[in-house]
Amino acid sequence: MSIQIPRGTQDILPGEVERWQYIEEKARELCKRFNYKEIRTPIFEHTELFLRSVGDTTDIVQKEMYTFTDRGDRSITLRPEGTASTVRAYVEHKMYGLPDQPTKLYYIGPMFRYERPQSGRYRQFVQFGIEALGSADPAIDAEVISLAMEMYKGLGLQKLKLIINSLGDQESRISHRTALTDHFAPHIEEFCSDCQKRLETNPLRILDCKKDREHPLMETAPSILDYLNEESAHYFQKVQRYLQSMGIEFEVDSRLVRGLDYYNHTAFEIMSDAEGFGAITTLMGGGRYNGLAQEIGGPETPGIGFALSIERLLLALAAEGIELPLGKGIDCYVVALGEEAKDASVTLVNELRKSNITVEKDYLDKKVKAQFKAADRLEAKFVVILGDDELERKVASIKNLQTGTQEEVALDSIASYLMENRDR
RNA sequence: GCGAUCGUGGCGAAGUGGUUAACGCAUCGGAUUGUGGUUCCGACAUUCGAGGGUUCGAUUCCCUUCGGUCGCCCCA
Repeated sequence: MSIQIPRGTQDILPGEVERWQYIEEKARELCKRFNYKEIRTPIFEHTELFLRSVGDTTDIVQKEMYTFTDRGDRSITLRPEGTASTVRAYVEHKMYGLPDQPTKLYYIGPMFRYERPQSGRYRQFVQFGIEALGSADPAIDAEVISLAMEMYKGLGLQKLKLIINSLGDQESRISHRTALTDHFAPHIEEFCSDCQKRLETNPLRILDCKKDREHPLMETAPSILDYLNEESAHYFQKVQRYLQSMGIEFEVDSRLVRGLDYYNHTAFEIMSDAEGFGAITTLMGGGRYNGLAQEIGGPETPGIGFALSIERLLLALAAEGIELPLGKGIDCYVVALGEEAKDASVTLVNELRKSNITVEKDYLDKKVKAQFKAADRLEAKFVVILGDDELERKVASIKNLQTGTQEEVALDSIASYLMENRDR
């Protein structure tokens, strides 16, 4: 039995990889327009980073991390998300001291979570995310959200739902938490075992429970929105107003609780509404994390960001039946007939490539017919035919595969002929 | 971690307790000694995910295992 790919990972082969390249390119263009700069951080970090940032009561930390001990006896974890590393780098390199603030960063790269794979969920998956550090202006919350929306809309997606919520600041969260505990505690034995634990660890997450969704106490549970102090409420108002002014539609859902501990104030999520999507419809998640930098040992720094998965983006595109405009086909295929022509084709192909023409030739000693078939399959615009009698006259026949017309061109002007005609 | 379902050539897929494992696509060769996308002919699985068991005999029955897919929990 040959060795197989590890569970939950995938090889992205030619034919599929073009879609990834296209999306990554779009993401980079978008970030350039919004003035976010790329940051590349390691794929593994000290485990401690995620314990401190993501939160040790979260599912990510409790059951999904790829953690191992290296030869130096250090506990290392393959990054399950990108924010922690980005903020770590921001603090470590004292980027808060850089002249241009806020610091606006983006990343594209693999993340790792040990889970059972299913549609839209992998053990290694690719996230594109942005982080804006150093500003507590609600306008930048709106900017981050708008960039996310623009990413999807720019690719042609339409069936999107943006959900936002506010988790409030420390003070608001504490009073809400107390209210939640008081609300659920008397009847907590009616809830699932997870929720019973959550009452102690993080009562907010009870609201997110899928099992106990129908419990009457869920309906009457205190909403965070009623516990926001004046400052938090005002902040959330401003975010909403900015979004409205940008023409971005959204829905406020006070039950939106993000899965990571570091969030506060604005939390948001984009889901796909498309028919036939799998069970997982969350395309992107993000939020504000004002205490995170400090948690990691840096100065108190406000921050906000999002992360989206390319895998799910591709699923959404498929669900909406969107074809990406990928450039296919090569400019030219050189068909050689006979030994001398074959030798000549080697140098010709080389010259054409130097002229920036995409060109292929046969390396399997195929018959002429098979060479033409190959040219056809590669969607070549032209076939350059080199035969012995052409060679003697220092010409080649060039056939346009779309029109089927053919003409003779002097050997030394093939490149210019192709360049002139390839875009028609 | 739990559950459902599947696993036959490069891909899609039929099939049976028993001497040659359909078919379609793709590929390669030929019809057409230097011209593609159409057509016709031909070639292409000592083998049915792996290991073990039952049996005179298993791809087909049983067990184990690995893997895919989908779902639960949770998330991107």
